[in-house]
Amino acid sequence: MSVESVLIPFKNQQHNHESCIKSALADAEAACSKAGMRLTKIRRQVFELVWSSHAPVKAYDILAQLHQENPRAAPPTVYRALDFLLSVGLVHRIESLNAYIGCGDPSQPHIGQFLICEACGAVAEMNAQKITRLLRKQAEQLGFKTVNQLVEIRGLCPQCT
Amino acid sequence: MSVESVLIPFKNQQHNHESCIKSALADAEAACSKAGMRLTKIRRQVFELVWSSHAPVKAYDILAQLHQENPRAAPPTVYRALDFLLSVGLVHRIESLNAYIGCGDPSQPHIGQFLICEACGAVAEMNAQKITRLLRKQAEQLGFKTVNQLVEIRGLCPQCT
DNA sequence: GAACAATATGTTATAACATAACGTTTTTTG
DNA sequence: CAAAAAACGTTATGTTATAACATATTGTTC
Repeated sequence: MSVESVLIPFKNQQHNHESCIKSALADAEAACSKAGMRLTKIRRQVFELVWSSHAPVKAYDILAQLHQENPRAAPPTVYRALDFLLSVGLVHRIESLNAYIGCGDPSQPHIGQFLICEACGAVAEMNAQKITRLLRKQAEQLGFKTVNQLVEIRGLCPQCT
Repeated sequence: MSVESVLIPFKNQQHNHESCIKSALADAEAACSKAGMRLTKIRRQVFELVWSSHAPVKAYDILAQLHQENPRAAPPTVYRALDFLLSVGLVHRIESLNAYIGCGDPSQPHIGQFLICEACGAVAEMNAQKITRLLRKQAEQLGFKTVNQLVEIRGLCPQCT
Protein backbone atom coordinates (compact mmCIF):
# COMPACT_ATOMS: atom_id res chain seq x y z
CA MET A 1 0.00 0.00 0.00
CA SER A 2 1.22 3.45 -0.78
CA VAL A 3 -0.03 6.93 -0.26
CA GLU A 4 -1.52 7.66 -3.62
CA SER A 5 -1.12 11.35 -3.58
CA VAL A 6 0.85 13.59 -1.30
CA LEU A 7 0.03 17.13 -2.23
CA ILE A 8 2.24 18.80 0.34
CA PRO A 9 4.87 16.66 2.06
CA PHE A 10 6.67 17.61 5.24
CA LYS A 11 9.65 19.75 4.26
CA ASN A 12 13.02 19.80 5.90
CA GLN A 13 14.02 23.00 7.57
CA GLN A 14 16.51 23.94 4.90
CA HIS A 15 14.13 23.84 1.98
CA ASN A 16 13.95 26.93 -0.15
CA HIS A 17 10.63 28.36 0.82
CA GLU A 18 10.86 31.26 -1.58
CA SER A 19 10.49 28.82 -4.42
CA CYS A 20 7.46 27.23 -2.73
CA ILE A 21 5.77 30.60 -2.64
CA LYS A 22 6.77 31.45 -6.18
CA SER A 23 5.42 28.21 -7.52
CA ALA A 24 2.22 28.52 -5.50
CA LEU A 25 1.69 32.01 -6.87
CA ALA A 26 2.14 30.79 -10.42
CA ASP A 27 -0.42 28.03 -9.78
CA ALA A 28 -2.78 30.57 -8.30
CA GLU A 29 -2.52 32.87 -11.28
CA ALA A 30 -3.21 29.93 -13.55
CA ALA A 31 -6.16 28.67 -11.52
CA CYS A 32 -7.75 32.11 -11.40
CA SER A 33 -7.35 32.92 -15.02
CA LYS A 34 -8.68 29.49 -15.96
CA ALA A 35 -11.72 30.04 -13.76
CA GLY A 36 -12.21 33.59 -14.97
CA MET A 37 -11.63 34.92 -11.46
CA ARG A 38 -9.55 37.91 -10.50
CA LEU A 39 -6.54 37.55 -8.25
CA THR A 40 -6.55 41.14 -7.08
CA LYS A 41 -3.78 42.81 -5.13
CA ILE A 42 -5.35 42.16 -1.75
CA ARG A 43 -6.14 38.56 -2.59
CA ARG A 44 -2.59 38.01 -3.76
CA GLN A 45 -1.20 39.57 -0.60
CA VAL A 46 -3.39 37.37 1.59
CA PHE A 47 -2.44 34.36 -0.48
CA GLU A 48 1.25 35.09 0.00
CA LEU A 49 0.75 35.50 3.73
CA VAL A 50 -1.05 32.17 3.93
CA TRP A 51 1.92 30.67 2.14
CA SER A 52 4.43 32.35 4.40
CA SER A 53 5.07 28.98 6.03
CA HIS A 54 3.95 25.37 5.93
CA ALA A 55 2.04 25.88 9.14
CA PRO A 56 -1.54 27.15 9.16
CA VAL A 57 -1.94 30.90 9.51
CA LYS A 58 -4.65 32.66 11.48
CA ALA A 59 -6.91 35.31 10.00
CA TYR A 60 -5.97 38.00 12.50
CA ASP A 61 -2.28 37.30 12.02
CA ILE A 62 -2.80 37.81 8.32
CA LEU A 63 -4.62 41.02 9.15
CA ALA A 64 -1.74 42.28 11.27
CA GLN A 65 0.74 41.60 8.47
CA LEU A 66 -1.50 43.03 5.83
CA HIS A 67 -1.88 46.14 7.90
CA GLN A 68 1.77 46.99 7.32
CA GLU A 69 1.23 47.43 3.62
CA ASN A 70 -2.41 48.38 3.73
CA PRO A 71 -3.36 50.43 6.80
CA ARG A 72 -7.02 50.35 5.83
CA ALA A 73 -7.30 46.58 6.09
CA ALA A 74 -9.99 45.39 8.49
CA PRO A 75 -11.34 41.95 9.38
CA PRO A 76 -13.72 41.82 6.40
CA THR A 77 -10.80 42.59 4.10
CA VAL A 78 -9.09 39.40 5.20
CA TYR A 79 -12.15 37.19 5.49
CA ARG A 80 -13.36 38.19 2.05
CA ALA A 81 -10.01 37.37 0.54
CA LEU A 82 -9.90 34.06 2.41
CA ASP A 83 -13.43 33.20 1.30
CA PHE A 84 -12.42 33.90 -2.27
CA LEU A 85 -9.29 31.79 -2.02
CA LEU A 86 -11.27 28.97 -0.40
CA SER A 87 -13.93 29.09 -3.09
CA VAL A 88 -11.33 28.85 -5.85
CA GLY A 89 -9.58 26.06 -3.97
CA LEU A 90 -6.34 27.94 -3.44
CA VAL A 91 -6.34 27.52 0.31
CA HIS A 92 -7.85 25.14 2.83
CA ARG A 93 -9.23 25.86 6.25
CA ILE A 94 -8.01 23.70 9.11
CA GLU A 95 -11.14 23.46 11.23
CA SER A 96 -9.50 22.25 14.39
CA LEU A 97 -7.19 25.27 14.41
CA ASN A 98 -9.34 28.05 12.96
CA ALA A 99 -6.51 28.61 10.55
CA TYR A 100 -5.71 28.56 6.86
CA ILE A 101 -3.11 26.85 4.76
CA GLY A 102 -2.13 26.93 1.12
CA CYS A 103 -3.47 24.17 -1.06
CA GLY A 104 -0.94 21.79 -2.53
CA ASP A 105 -2.73 21.30 -5.81
CA PRO A 106 -5.20 23.98 -6.82
CA SER A 107 -5.37 22.59 -10.36
CA GLN A 108 -8.50 20.68 -9.44
CA PRO A 109 -10.89 20.85 -6.49
CA HIS A 110 -10.39 18.05 -4.02
CA ILE A 111 -10.92 16.81 -0.51
CA GLY A 112 -7.69 17.08 1.41
CA GLN A 113 -6.60 15.05 4.39
CA PHE A 114 -4.34 16.94 6.73
CA LEU A 115 -1.53 15.80 8.97
CA ILE A 116 -0.90 18.32 11.72
CA CYS A 117 2.32 18.18 13.73
CA GLU A 118 1.60 19.05 17.33
CA ALA A 119 5.25 19.87 17.97
CA CYS A 120 6.24 22.24 15.17
CA GLY A 121 2.84 23.13 13.75
CA ALA A 122 3.67 22.03 10.22
CA VAL A 123 0.88 20.57 8.14
CA ALA A 124 1.09 18.11 5.27
CA GLU A 125 -1.71 17.50 2.84
CA MET A 126 -2.66 14.10 1.46
CA ASN A 127 -5.27 13.29 -1.10
CA ALA A 128 -5.67 9.55 -0.67
CA GLN A 129 -8.55 8.21 -2.70
CA LYS A 130 -8.48 5.08 -0.57
CA ILE A 131 -9.48 7.12 2.46
CA THR A 132 -12.07 9.13 0.59
CA ARG A 133 -13.65 5.98 -0.78
CA LEU A 134 -13.64 4.11 2.51
CA LEU A 135 -15.28 6.98 4.36
CA ARG A 136 -17.93 7.29 1.69
CA LYS A 137 -18.55 3.57 1.78
CA GLN A 138 -18.83 3.32 5.54
CA ALA A 139 -21.21 6.25 5.60
CA GLU A 140 -23.28 4.63 2.87
CA GLN A 141 -23.69 1.57 5.07
CA LEU A 142 -25.70 3.77 7.39
CA GLY A 143 -27.76 5.19 4.58
CA PHE A 144 -25.80 8.43 4.66
CA LYS A 145 -25.09 10.31 1.46
CA THR A 146 -21.67 11.96 1.67
CA VAL A 147 -21.29 15.48 0.35
CA ASN A 148 -18.03 16.48 1.96
CA GLN A 149 -15.35 15.04 4.20
CA LEU A 150 -13.11 16.52 6.83
CA VAL A 151 -10.03 14.60 7.95
CA GLU A 152 -7.47 16.12 10.27
CA ILE A 153 -4.87 13.85 11.83
CA ARG A 154 -2.80 15.12 14.72
CA GLY A 155 0.54 13.76 15.77
CA LEU A 156 4.24 14.16 15.14
CA CYS A 157 5.89 14.85 11.82
CA PRO A 158 9.06 13.00 10.74
CA GLN A 159 11.34 15.77 11.95
CA CYS A 160 9.73 15.95 15.38
CA THR A 161 9.36 12.24 16.06
CA MET B 1 -17.79 -4.94 4.40
CA SER B 2 -19.84 -3.73 7.31
CA VAL B 3 -19.68 -0.83 9.68
CA GLU B 4 -18.03 -2.39 12.64
CA SER B 5 -19.41 -0.17 15.28
CA VAL B 6 -22.17 2.39 15.18
CA LEU B 7 -22.22 4.16 18.48
CA ILE B 8 -25.09 6.46 17.71
CA PRO B 9 -27.25 5.65 14.70
CA PHE B 10 -29.63 8.08 13.05
CA LYS B 11 -32.91 7.89 14.95
CA ASN B 12 -36.35 8.21 13.50
CA GLN B 13 -38.39 11.16 14.61
CA GLN B 14 -40.66 9.14 16.84
CA HIS B 15 -37.97 7.59 18.99
CA ASN B 16 -38.35 8.01 22.72
CA HIS B 17 -35.67 10.52 23.49
CA GLU B 18 -36.36 10.54 27.21
CA SER B 19 -34.97 7.05 27.36
CA CYS B 20 -31.88 8.10 25.40
CA ILE B 21 -31.17 10.76 28.00
CA LYS B 22 -31.89 8.46 30.90
CA SER B 23 -29.56 5.81 29.57
CA ALA B 24 -26.85 8.36 28.80
CA LEU B 25 -27.09 9.70 32.34
CA ALA B 26 -26.72 6.23 33.79
CA ASP B 27 -23.65 5.66 31.62
CA ALA B 28 -22.24 8.99 32.72
CA GLU B 29 -22.70 8.18 36.40
CA ALA B 30 -20.98 4.87 35.86
CA ALA B 31 -18.09 6.37 33.89
CA CYS B 32 -17.48 9.07 36.48
CA SER B 33 -17.60 6.83 39.48
CA LYS B 34 -15.31 4.36 37.74
CA ALA B 35 -12.84 7.16 37.00
CA GLY B 36 -13.15 8.63 40.46
CA MET B 37 -14.51 11.87 39.01
CA ARG B 38 -17.42 13.85 40.33
CA LEU B 39 -20.50 14.45 38.21
CA THR B 40 -21.58 17.57 40.05
CA LYS B 41 -24.93 19.27 39.65
CA ILE B 42 -23.70 21.75 37.05
CA ARG B 43 -21.89 19.07 35.09
CA ARG B 44 -24.98 16.90 35.08
CA GLN B 45 -27.14 19.82 33.94
CA VAL B 46 -24.75 20.62 31.09
CA PHE B 47 -24.59 16.95 30.19
CA GLU B 48 -28.37 16.74 29.98
CA LEU B 49 -28.49 19.86 27.83
CA VAL B 50 -25.93 18.39 25.46
CA TRP B 51 -28.13 15.34 25.25
CA SER B 52 -31.28 17.35 24.65
CA SER B 53 -31.20 16.23 21.04
CA HIS B 54 -29.17 14.21 18.58
CA ALA B 55 -27.90 17.39 17.01
CA PRO B 56 -24.82 19.19 18.30
CA VAL B 57 -25.47 21.90 20.86
CA LYS B 58 -23.59 25.19 21.12
CA ALA B 59 -21.95 26.39 24.29
CA TYR B 60 -23.87 29.66 24.47
CA ASP B 61 -27.16 27.86 23.87
CA ILE B 62 -26.32 25.63 26.79
CA LEU B 63 -25.54 28.75 28.77
CA ALA B 64 -28.91 30.29 27.94
CA GLN B 65 -30.73 27.16 29.07
CA LEU B 66 -28.61 26.76 32.15
CA HIS B 67 -29.34 30.33 33.06
CA GLN B 68 -32.98 29.45 33.66
CA GLU B 69 -32.08 27.20 36.54
CA ASN B 70 -28.87 28.87 37.55
CA PRO B 71 -28.91 32.65 37.07
CA ARG B 72 -25.27 32.88 38.07
CA ALA B 73 -24.03 30.77 35.21
CA ALA B 74 -21.48 32.49 33.00
CA PRO B 75 -19.38 31.34 30.02
CA PRO B 76 -16.69 29.74 32.20
CA THR B 77 -19.38 27.76 33.99
CA VAL B 78 -20.32 26.08 30.74
CA TYR B 79 -16.86 25.74 29.27
CA ARG B 80 -15.51 24.18 32.44
CA ALA B 81 -18.30 21.65 32.51
CA LEU B 82 -17.77 20.89 28.83
CA ASP B 83 -14.03 20.51 29.33
CA PHE B 84 -14.71 18.10 32.13
CA LEU B 85 -17.18 16.08 30.08
CA LEU B 86 -14.77 16.02 27.15
CA SER B 87 -11.90 14.87 29.34
CA VAL B 88 -13.95 12.01 30.76
CA GLY B 89 -15.14 11.13 27.27
CA LEU B 90 -18.81 11.82 27.91
CA VAL B 91 -19.18 14.28 25.08
CA HIS B 92 -17.45 15.03 21.82
CA ARG B 93 -16.76 18.33 20.16
CA ILE B 94 -17.73 18.74 16.52
CA GLU B 95 -14.94 20.97 15.27
CA SER B 96 -16.59 22.06 12.07
CA LEU B 97 -19.61 23.35 14.00
CA ASN B 98 -18.09 24.62 17.24
CA ALA B 99 -20.64 22.46 18.98
CA TYR B 100 -20.91 19.54 21.34
CA ILE B 101 -22.67 16.21 21.23
CA GLY B 102 -23.17 13.35 23.64
CA CYS B 103 -20.86 10.39 23.26
CA GLY B 104 -22.48 7.14 22.22
CA ASP B 105 -20.22 4.92 24.27
CA PRO B 106 -18.42 6.54 27.18
CA SER B 107 -17.41 3.15 28.58
CA GLN B 108 -14.04 3.46 26.89
CA PRO B 109 -12.20 6.35 25.30
CA HIS B 110 -12.27 6.25 21.54
CA ILE B 111 -11.90 8.15 18.32
CA GLY B 112 -15.29 8.86 16.87
CA GLN B 113 -16.17 9.46 13.26
CA PHE B 114 -19.12 11.75 12.81
CA LEU B 115 -21.78 11.89 10.14
CA ILE B 116 -23.39 15.29 10.05
CA CYS B 117 -26.68 15.79 8.23
CA GLU B 118 -26.69 19.16 6.52
CA ALA B 119 -30.48 19.15 6.26
CA CYS B 120 -31.71 18.31 9.75
CA GLY B 121 -28.52 18.79 11.77
CA ALA B 122 -28.58 15.30 13.26
CA VAL B 123 -25.25 13.63 13.90
CA ALA B 124 -24.45 9.93 14.01
CA GLU B 125 -21.29 8.55 15.53
CA MET B 126 -19.31 5.67 14.08
CA ASN B 127 -16.28 3.98 15.51
CA ALA B 128 -14.96 2.07 12.54
CA GLN B 129 -11.58 0.53 13.27
CA LYS B 130 -11.07 0.10 9.56
CA ILE B 131 -11.04 3.85 9.13
CA THR B 132 -8.89 4.47 12.17
CA ARG B 133 -6.34 1.92 10.99
CA LEU B 134 -6.26 3.15 7.40
CA LEU B 135 -5.71 6.74 8.47
CA ARG B 136 -2.94 5.70 10.81
CA LYS B 137 -1.33 3.61 8.11
CA GLN B 138 -1.45 6.28 5.44
CA ALA B 139 0.01 8.80 7.85
CA GLU B 140 2.75 6.36 8.76
CA GLN B 141 3.74 6.15 5.09
CA LEU B 142 4.76 9.78 5.41
CA GLY B 143 6.69 9.17 8.60
CA PHE B 144 3.91 10.73 10.64
CA LYS B 145 3.11 9.36 14.09
CA THR B 146 -0.64 9.63 14.72
CA VAL B 147 -1.82 10.78 18.11
CA ASN B 148 -5.37 11.71 17.33
CA GLN B 149 -7.81 11.70 14.45
CA LEU B 150 -10.66 13.93 13.47
CA VAL B 151 -13.21 12.71 10.95
CA GLU B 152 -16.37 14.65 10.17
CA ILE B 153 -18.43 13.65 7.17
CA ARG B 154 -21.10 16.00 5.91
CA GLY B 155 -24.05 15.01 3.83
CA LEU B 156 -27.63 13.77 4.11
CA CYS B 157 -28.97 11.31 6.66
CA PRO B 158 -31.35 8.50 5.67
CA GLN B 159 -34.43 10.51 6.60
CA CYS B 160 -33.37 13.56 4.63
CA THR B 161 -32.12 11.85 1.49
C1' DG C 1 -14.39 17.72 64.11
C1' DA C 2 -10.71 21.27 63.26
C1' DA C 3 -7.16 22.37 60.11
C1' DC C 4 -5.52 21.93 55.79
C1' DA C 5 -5.40 20.72 50.89
C1' DA C 6 -7.69 19.95 46.76
C1' DT C 7 -11.41 20.63 43.78
C1' DA C 8 -15.18 23.22 42.00
C1' DT C 9 -17.61 27.41 41.17
C1' DG C 10 -18.44 32.63 40.99
C1' DT C 11 -17.17 36.89 38.90
C1' DT C 12 -15.24 40.32 35.95
C1' DA C 13 -13.00 41.34 32.09
C1' DT C 14 -11.22 40.56 27.74
C1' DA C 15 -9.22 37.82 23.94
C1' DA C 16 -9.99 35.54 19.60
C1' DC C 17 -12.76 34.51 15.65
C1' DA C 18 -16.25 36.03 12.30
C1' DT C 19 -20.05 38.53 9.84
C1' DA C 20 -23.92 42.12 8.92
C1' DA C 21 -24.98 46.15 6.68
C1' DC C 22 -24.25 49.85 3.94
C1' DG C 23 -21.42 53.16 1.34
C1' DT C 24 -17.68 53.95 -2.13
C1' DT C 25 -14.51 52.70 -5.66
C1' DT C 26 -12.98 50.00 -9.43
C1' DT C 27 -13.67 47.01 -13.24
C1' DT C 28 -16.28 45.01 -16.82
C1' DT C 29 -19.60 45.03 -20.40
C1' DG C 30 -22.92 46.57 -23.73
C1' DC D 1 -19.64 56.61 -21.93
C1' DA D 2 -23.39 54.67 -19.04
C1' DA D 3 -25.09 50.94 -16.56
C1' DA D 4 -24.16 46.86 -14.07
C1' DA D 5 -21.27 44.00 -11.51
C1' DA D 6 -17.56 43.10 -8.60
C1' DA D 7 -14.40 44.43 -5.14
C1' DC D 8 -13.25 47.07 -1.28
C1' DG D 9 -13.84 50.52 2.83
C1' DT D 10 -15.97 51.34 7.13
C1' DT D 11 -18.47 50.84 11.32
C1' DA D 12 -20.53 48.10 14.30
C1' DT D 13 -21.60 43.96 16.36
C1' DG D 14 -22.23 38.93 16.84
C1' DT D 15 -20.09 34.59 18.30
C1' DT D 16 -16.85 31.60 20.60
C1' DA D 17 -13.55 31.05 24.27
C1' DT D 18 -10.24 32.00 28.09
C1' DA D 19 -7.42 34.66 31.75
C1' DA D 20 -7.19 35.84 36.33
C1' DC D 21 -8.47 36.01 40.79
C1' DA D 22 -12.03 35.43 44.58
C1' DT D 23 -15.09 32.35 47.09
C1' DA D 24 -17.23 28.09 48.27
C1' DT D 25 -17.43 23.24 48.66
C1' DT D 26 -15.55 18.72 49.29
C1' DG D 27 -12.11 15.46 50.81
C1' DT D 28 -8.27 14.17 53.93
C1' DT D 29 -5.44 13.97 57.95
C1' DC D 30 -4.67 14.20 62.45
